[in-house]
Amino acid sequence: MIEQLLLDITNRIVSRLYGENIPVLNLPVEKTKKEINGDYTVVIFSVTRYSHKAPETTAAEIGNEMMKEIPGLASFNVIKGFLNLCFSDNYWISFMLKEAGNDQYGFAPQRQEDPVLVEYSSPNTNKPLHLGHIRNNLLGFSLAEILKANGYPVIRMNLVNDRGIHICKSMLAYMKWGKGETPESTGIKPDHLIGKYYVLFEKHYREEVKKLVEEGTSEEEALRSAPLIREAQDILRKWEARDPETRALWALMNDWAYKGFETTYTRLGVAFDIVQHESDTYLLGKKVVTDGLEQGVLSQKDDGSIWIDLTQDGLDEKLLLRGDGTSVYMTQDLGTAVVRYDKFHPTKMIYVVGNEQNYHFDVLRRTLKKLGRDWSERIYHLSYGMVELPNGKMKSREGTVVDADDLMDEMFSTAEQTTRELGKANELPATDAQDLFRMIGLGALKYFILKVDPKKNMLFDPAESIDFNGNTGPFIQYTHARVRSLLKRAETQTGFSESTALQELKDQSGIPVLPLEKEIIKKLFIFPSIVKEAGETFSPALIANYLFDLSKEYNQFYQEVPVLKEENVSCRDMRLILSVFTGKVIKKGMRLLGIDVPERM
RNA sequence: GGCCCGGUAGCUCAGCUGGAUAGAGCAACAGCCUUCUAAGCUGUGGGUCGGGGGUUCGAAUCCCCCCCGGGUCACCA
Repeated sequence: MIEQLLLDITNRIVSRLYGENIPVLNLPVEKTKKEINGDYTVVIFSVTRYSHKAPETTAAEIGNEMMKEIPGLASFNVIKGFLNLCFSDNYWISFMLKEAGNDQYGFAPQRQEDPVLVEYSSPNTNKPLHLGHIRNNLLGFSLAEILKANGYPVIRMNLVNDRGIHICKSMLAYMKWGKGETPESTGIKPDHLIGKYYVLFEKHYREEVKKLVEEGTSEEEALRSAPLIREAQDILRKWEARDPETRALWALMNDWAYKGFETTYTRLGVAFDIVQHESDTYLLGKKVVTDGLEQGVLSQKDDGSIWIDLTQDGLDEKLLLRGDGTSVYMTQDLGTAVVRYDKFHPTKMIYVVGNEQNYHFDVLRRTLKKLGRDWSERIYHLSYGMVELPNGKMKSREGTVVDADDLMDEMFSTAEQTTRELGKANELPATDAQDLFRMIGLGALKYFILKVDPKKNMLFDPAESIDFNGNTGPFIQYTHARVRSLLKRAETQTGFSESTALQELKDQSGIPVLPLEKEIIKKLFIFPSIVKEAGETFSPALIANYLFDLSKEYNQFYQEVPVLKEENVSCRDMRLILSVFTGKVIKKGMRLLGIDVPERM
């Protein structure tokens, strides 16, 4: 972008001034600090090595040459080795007039190439979604939006973990204590009903273990031999043997889970293009492993189990297939990766999974590579930290979780309460008001989570509910509502229209620009590079923090600079176009986070 | 113990491909609504950037050692 352009020009000038054989320098080109006069700064300290002159002299010499070459450059100043460049007001205004009407601004054109796969959510069906899942879903959904904005074709995948010992635990508890109750008979949300039995299982199981330990059994042995866990394992065996009764209950309870998840996903506003079930994919991968054995990459032990040796890579030996030929976690992940690759030839396979699985994905990548799949480096594990509660981590077994549905309910009602206290819902029809509360509540929740760098653990304190002031989603939503309200007023009061104003302003020159306005235009100017960087680093947080900066800048302007009361028509229209542009970028940027913005609030 | 990730204001977080006096928000305090939405704006206070070495004209940022927190090292997923 412009930084690169300035760097290229600087390099040209340096070799012209100080010698043709100077290597291409990678000088820092950055936005000028706020307190200092200028738009961009080139740091030329390292040029002194070639110029053999003081930093000030060198910078001034380069600056003089730049003035001749760069049309929009109005002036420059030098502080030590910092060459500060000031572009003309006209430079910034013409940029704004060019892009304000461009609905694709900031987004890259669609690439004609193979897709990027983004897998996220991937819930277990034995319990409802909690706050940790929310972080996962929001990250995955937002990442997919950001990649699309960068022009990539994206396929969003959800691999539901619908089989295994965990669901058998819920099934067993239901058989023992369920008395045939159903979501319909109890009025409980279906996935929550399943969760109730999971917790019930864990409760009785813990009691059994405790009793066994008191009777002198070792803890390890007790955990393994308690009657309930044995029974659950028995159910798993029956499931594997396709016992009709077991399968029927399994199907029934899983359907409950899907129904419940569907509701939660819809409320949260996330979606998928492909939903896979582990019961369909868990047998994949055996062939990949046995083929690897034939190739001599893997080794087999006496009991028939197959392993990969990663000690050369600084890791351990890892089991890939059990002696009895059954799959482990790694087997099926190898399988699904290979199947996905063969089917889609993705340019990237992104897995949104918590950081407790860093090791697993490290092994997965290295194993695939050793098996000759050179596309293994296309796998990227978007590893995110856990959401911690003030008194430690969330544990579904112990009931110390923040349930996803409960949290959303709470956010909605807090949004409603706050809005009513401010007296802002009074003129709205009831249904619109409900939509608004949802929009604000979700906006607060999503922004709260997405503004934090994914790889960091984050703290959530349920006692202090999520804020609506300051660096928050509602603050940005509010800014958008302000813009929209201002523009509506402009239309009715002055007959303002975006397209005619743009036309008329283009024919003028010398419209004055306040520093405050220039700051906003400069912020708008970097939106495309923020979108690009967010796509390259898989980081919604970059978008979130950018939108906050932009909104803050705009609010400052809004508070201090009159728009509709401005008598100079060109000046007024310029400010309105600035508002139009800001509103559009906020809306588009928030969409990348999966957050909607209201017309009023 | 090995490996991975964190440690920046009382709290939650930016900044980390080296650059100018380290930034926001919350909380605290003091102001601003007869004027485009006060979920806003302005100002004040608050920091040995975990500690110690090193590289450099210049280090929160890069390298080494140490301390603290989390994760992981299952024939669970």
